[in-house]
Amino acid sequence: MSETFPSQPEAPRPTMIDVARRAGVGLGTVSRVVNGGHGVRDETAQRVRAAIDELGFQRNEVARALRPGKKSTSLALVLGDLTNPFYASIAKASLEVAGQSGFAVVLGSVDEDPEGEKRAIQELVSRQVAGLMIVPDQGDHAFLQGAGVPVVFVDRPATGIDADIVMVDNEGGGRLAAEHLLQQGHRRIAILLAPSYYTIGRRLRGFRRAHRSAGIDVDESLVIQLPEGNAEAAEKATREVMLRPDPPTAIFASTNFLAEGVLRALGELGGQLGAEPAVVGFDDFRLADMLPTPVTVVASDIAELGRSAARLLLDRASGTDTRPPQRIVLPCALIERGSGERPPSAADRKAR
Amino acid sequence: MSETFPSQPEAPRPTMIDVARRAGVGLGTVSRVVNGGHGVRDETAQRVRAAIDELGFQRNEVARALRPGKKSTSLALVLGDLTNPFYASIAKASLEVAGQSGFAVVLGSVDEDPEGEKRAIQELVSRQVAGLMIVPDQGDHAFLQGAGVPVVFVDRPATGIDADIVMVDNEGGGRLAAEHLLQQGHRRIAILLAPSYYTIGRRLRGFRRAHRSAGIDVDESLVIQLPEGNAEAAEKATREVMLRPDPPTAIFASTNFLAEGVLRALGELGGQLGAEPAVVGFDDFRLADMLPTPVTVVASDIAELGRSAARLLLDRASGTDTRPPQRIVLPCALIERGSGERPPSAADRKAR
DNA sequence: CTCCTGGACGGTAACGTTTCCAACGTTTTA
DNA sequence: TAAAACGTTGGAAACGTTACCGTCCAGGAG
Repeated sequence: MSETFPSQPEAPRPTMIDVARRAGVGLGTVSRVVNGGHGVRDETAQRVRAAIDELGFQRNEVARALRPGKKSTSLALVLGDLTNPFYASIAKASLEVAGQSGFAVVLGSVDEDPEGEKRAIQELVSRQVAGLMIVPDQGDHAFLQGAGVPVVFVDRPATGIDADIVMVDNEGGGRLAAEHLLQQGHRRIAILLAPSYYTIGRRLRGFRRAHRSAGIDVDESLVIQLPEGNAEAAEKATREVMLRPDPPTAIFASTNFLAEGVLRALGELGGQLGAEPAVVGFDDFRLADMLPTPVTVVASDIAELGRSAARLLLDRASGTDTRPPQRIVLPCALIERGSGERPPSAADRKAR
Repeated sequence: MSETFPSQPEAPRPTMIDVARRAGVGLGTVSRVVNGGHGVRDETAQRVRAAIDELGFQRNEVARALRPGKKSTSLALVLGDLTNPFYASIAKASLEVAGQSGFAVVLGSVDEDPEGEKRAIQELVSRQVAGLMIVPDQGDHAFLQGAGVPVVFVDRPATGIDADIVMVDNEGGGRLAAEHLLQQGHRRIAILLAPSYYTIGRRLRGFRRAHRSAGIDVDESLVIQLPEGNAEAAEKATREVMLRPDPPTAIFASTNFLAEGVLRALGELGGQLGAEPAVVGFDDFRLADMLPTPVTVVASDIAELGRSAARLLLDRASGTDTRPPQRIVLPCALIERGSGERPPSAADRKAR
């Protein structure tokens, strides 16, 4: 009864020395057993293993990582808002791959300034992680050059350092989206661009290329650079462009959040519009198929992005992979959901 | 030119000893400066700081954590599928709070068996984390009792151990949902239950209480226990229950994924139904307001769940908080979106 | 003038592990 | 038979940090 303390028995965890004493062997022998048991007689190993079980010994990973050359068995992942399904997918997938190799993943959150990212990264490095996976912000990453830690960039390259990069074929995706709309006969296609991320630029380039291939000019007044990358900005911009005298007949939202804003605006405008524009988004999102206007998207295997990055980083960290920096590009595919074939009456539903 | 190696200059990171030598002081002095600089003459501290900057010294957190008593400056977070916005919100929020105190967060993924959870937790403990935040699975967590690490459970309590717990008022939420529907005149309300999680049981209890308070019997054939917690299972169950001779007039989906399945099924059934049932979900989700049937939900501040957990754990880890295990319960609120007032024609849209 | 106090600082032990080297016993080789 | 080779084991050093203990010097009290 009186043993139910506020949970502070504070029993010190047993160490290898305790195990060695208990098993009647030397410290080195215990270490050998713990690490696979090569070069130890079977009978001795048995005794050691028994002692480990009895004491409930668990190797102290911190002490292990202190040894020279040995990095910890942790990878770091630095990315933005986990609430964005895109980042969440990357996190989940890389976590899985790392876990299978016995590696943990330390997360660095960076919603803030690029300065915050640098600080977060350095904190992570000071924890002796075995490698870094970074979804980089705009800032310069040259400070990582001599850090002595392998780095893999995810989704977009970083400036100032030549490292592995795993990304999506943004240009191809942008081209696919535009081609799809052009093929459907659209000639005035608006494109909504989130603030100057690398990826967005590539998507725009693909968009332009498709137009050029089709021999159609891009109306520059429909290339809309948003001040922010959230749904609200896209909603506002959509409303504005659709109320122009010559509105577009289709909209390409270069981001999943942007697509959400576009749809919201279209829903609110509702009957005011002569014809409902077609919408194509970049990156699939949950419920995209259930909206009044099922929205066509350009999608890629985001989980594979995370998996590839983790795999590559693990190989770099273990020294297995010594090739020059790799550039892995995953393909995009069009998921048609018949946007543009919107049922005429869904517009009159209550907004909000 | 020939300096562009495969990025393996392998410059060993400077240590406190290097700093001490450079500044012409002793090792202890450097340590004092790094840790706030008390008991060091100003002029000396200046010299040390200069040396730190010149060498680009960064404290090795691993070595620091090795010292007796000192835990690492990392918290562990063990949860399920990050792709679920619920978990993602918790992760994001706890990350923020931890980061503000200079703590990193190590993630443990547990999509697997309860055995996998135990393994993940022990791996994390072996990394000397300062505390554990766990969204527990069903299994017993008694093995954490003597671990000597503070633990905070999130969203649901665990058996076998008396520890802090931060959760949502599930029963109140269930009651709110049922009361709302009863008030709208519904008398046959189906409830879809994900597999036996603690939270689900409480939500059901609230659901029953509301009925009892209103003097209305719960039709037990409408209390539907699903084999799995995903949208597909809910979709199937919804189809079945709605095609019965006496279908419910309202459905309470006890989970966000379940709500998605319900809506999908209703969309597919479309015109086959005499009247569209009202739908209430638990936990808000993105785009919930934009669906053909804007869905009413019972929501709580999930981010606050994560923030509270992180704050509590940090206080426990630092020894600031020595109270007996706390039980923090956050309220739920109803977000009405007028489900049941569905426009009649939205049903004939293309499914898929 | 001497003693004591106290602040500033240097040195060293310790944390728990891995790795290296030496020592031992056994077997193989010359 | 002696030497060499090998497998097994114990012991000690090292990793980078913090905490403790002493030493030193300046200044105040007696």
